[in-house]
Amino acid sequence: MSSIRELAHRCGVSVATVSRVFNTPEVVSQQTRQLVLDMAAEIGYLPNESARTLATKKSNMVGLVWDTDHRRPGWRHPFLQDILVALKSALSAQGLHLLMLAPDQSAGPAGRQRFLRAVQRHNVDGVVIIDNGSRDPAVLALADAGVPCVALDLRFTGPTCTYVTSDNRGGGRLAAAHLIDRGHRRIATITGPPDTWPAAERLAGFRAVLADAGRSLDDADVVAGDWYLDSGHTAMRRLLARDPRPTAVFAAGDEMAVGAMRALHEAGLRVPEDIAIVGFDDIEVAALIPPGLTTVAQDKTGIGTAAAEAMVAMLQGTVTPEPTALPTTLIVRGSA
Amino acid sequence: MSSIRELAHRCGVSVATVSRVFNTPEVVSQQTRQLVLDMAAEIGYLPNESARTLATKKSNMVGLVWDTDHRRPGWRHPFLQDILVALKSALSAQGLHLLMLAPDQSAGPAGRQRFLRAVQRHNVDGVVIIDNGSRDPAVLALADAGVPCVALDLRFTGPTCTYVTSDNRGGGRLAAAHLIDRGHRRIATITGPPDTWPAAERLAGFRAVLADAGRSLDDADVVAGDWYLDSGHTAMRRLLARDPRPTAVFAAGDEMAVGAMRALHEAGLRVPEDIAIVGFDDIEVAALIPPGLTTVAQDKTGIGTAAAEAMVAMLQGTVTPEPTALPTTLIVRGSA
DNA sequence: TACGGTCTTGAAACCGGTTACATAGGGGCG
DNA sequence: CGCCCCTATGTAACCGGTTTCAAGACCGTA
Repeated sequence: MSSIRELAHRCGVSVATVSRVFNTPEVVSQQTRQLVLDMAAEIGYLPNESARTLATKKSNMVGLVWDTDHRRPGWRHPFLQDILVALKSALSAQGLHLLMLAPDQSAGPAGRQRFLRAVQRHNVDGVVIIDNGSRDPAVLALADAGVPCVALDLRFTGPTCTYVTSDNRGGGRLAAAHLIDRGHRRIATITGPPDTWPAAERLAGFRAVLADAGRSLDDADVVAGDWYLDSGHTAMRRLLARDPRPTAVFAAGDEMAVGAMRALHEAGLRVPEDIAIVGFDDIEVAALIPPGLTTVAQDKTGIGTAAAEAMVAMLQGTVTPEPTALPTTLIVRGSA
Repeated sequence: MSSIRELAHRCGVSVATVSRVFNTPEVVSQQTRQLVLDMAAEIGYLPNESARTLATKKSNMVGLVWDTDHRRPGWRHPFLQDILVALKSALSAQGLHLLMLAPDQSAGPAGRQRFLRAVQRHNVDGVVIIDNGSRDPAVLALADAGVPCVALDLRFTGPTCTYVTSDNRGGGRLAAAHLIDRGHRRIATITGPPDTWPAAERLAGFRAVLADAGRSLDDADVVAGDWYLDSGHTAMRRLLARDPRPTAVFAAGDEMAVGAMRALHEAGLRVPEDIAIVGFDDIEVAALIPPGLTTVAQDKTGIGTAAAEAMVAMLQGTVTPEPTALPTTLIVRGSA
């Protein structure tokens, strides 16, 4: 691996000049610049990132924190992969790389310690937090330390923190409007955990539209799940016990919607003839499961891209961008 | 951020001694060691990873290469997330971190250049390649350069390369055996692209069992898809045109199986009564789609863990571990 | 008492960059 | 002509570690 000194020597210039060629090319003469660049290409010189990080304290790496919820070992972000692709792509366009930094939940507090240290030791420029559940103390510590943070699907603000989410409230509205359009009058909902922000927002939007239409939502028609399939199943059974039975259900997450559909199937009811279902997220399964789940889609790529942009903005300027809420869209399939 | 010199000064020892406390503790006296450790904890000293990398040329980071198939922009590894979790967890238990290094396919050759440089510049210790499709030239260059590589689901060997896969052939056997057990006589199959290794293996195993049972597989009963849903749909329609119609189909990938089921549904046929289906992979949807897809499950966590182990072995010793094939298991659900 | 060996420790070079500061050369202007 | 400023480059300190080599302390032994 050729070093900057070797390159400098071969070109008959000083190392400082070589360094300048790569960092502040405008201050070096056209002639010298070309000479250095040609020679660099010839011997395959590449600046060593560790040395550069050491000298500048900037690593061009952003940490990716995810899966910090140890209460749920099997926790899966519903569209991690889509976000990852978009995030990675947008960041690498800026010369930034992604270092995965999940605090090892199996290792408990020790794992969290390691995680925090990893962030500091590697001079990570910032972190992206992808998690819609708990707030990890280690992550909060990062924010306190002034590390630029961009959270996804998680309300997270501070002097150096911002977040990107979908317009959950608007999404809730879309769902309600669609069901009303379809002529449903007895509409129930399966929400997410009441203490989570997306769940609260989706419910609020949903409720608002119903209210506008002159229909209030009976408390017994709102049952909370935990985003996972089984909870949707349970919730739906509870709703089926209502009398009169709802003719439509808005499930605030697709997995719960699928669970609900399963409960309906078991009860011998048909979707959408007997009960209509609208989900939220637009996960892969939504398109695959018959009769197709009508759902409020989140802009997964947009979320990843917006997160990258926010991160870049924080890294370049000193401003902390305002939180972004990306529009959601209703995807009409067969279930409503 | 406190440096090693500060810590050394506070302890009244030399920086060399401090360094030894963290790297070769056995050579420093019990007393000094304790003093340094206590003081380090007190002032929150953490060795700087960049400086260490610079000095030792080991970064404790392994690169993760994935999504290198630009022929398919939407390429999704069927269980990236599961593998990622296992891989990350096993690696971080060894103090290794994961740096995402997808060659940016949208950037074409330039992106690939950047990628290669990233690997070198960051002194990545090794690379995990997760991709069951094409072989990226940039990745091959890495292998040539002697970078330790572990490939997943991809036959990839060399002096510093090994790979981890499922026992695809055995899985094909399981599928065939199950269908024969169920009394099926007219069995067809939807394979993956014939030029891919997993597809060939699965088919080989499948064929072998049929042959053992005295049944040969008519060429017209073997139709190839491209792993994706639509191709399963198309393939199934082709198979339905056969006379007599097969009573069972082994789809070498779950997505294709789902596509096949959809085609059956459209044709007014029922699963498993009219036609039985067995898939391969056990992706999330398999459990969700009615009546439940009977499938050959890959050990996703095992794959991630095995990959991590192989990587660690290469990093520590000088040996390149033999390729590993993880056992598959048949998950019986409702489709067969 | 002198000597060799073992155990600890320190001094200093080195890894490969960046950057503050100094300097040399050239041009414009009074 | 002398002065000043500007541009292009070099010198050397520095980032925060690791590691080689040498040396001091202490021990047992001849």
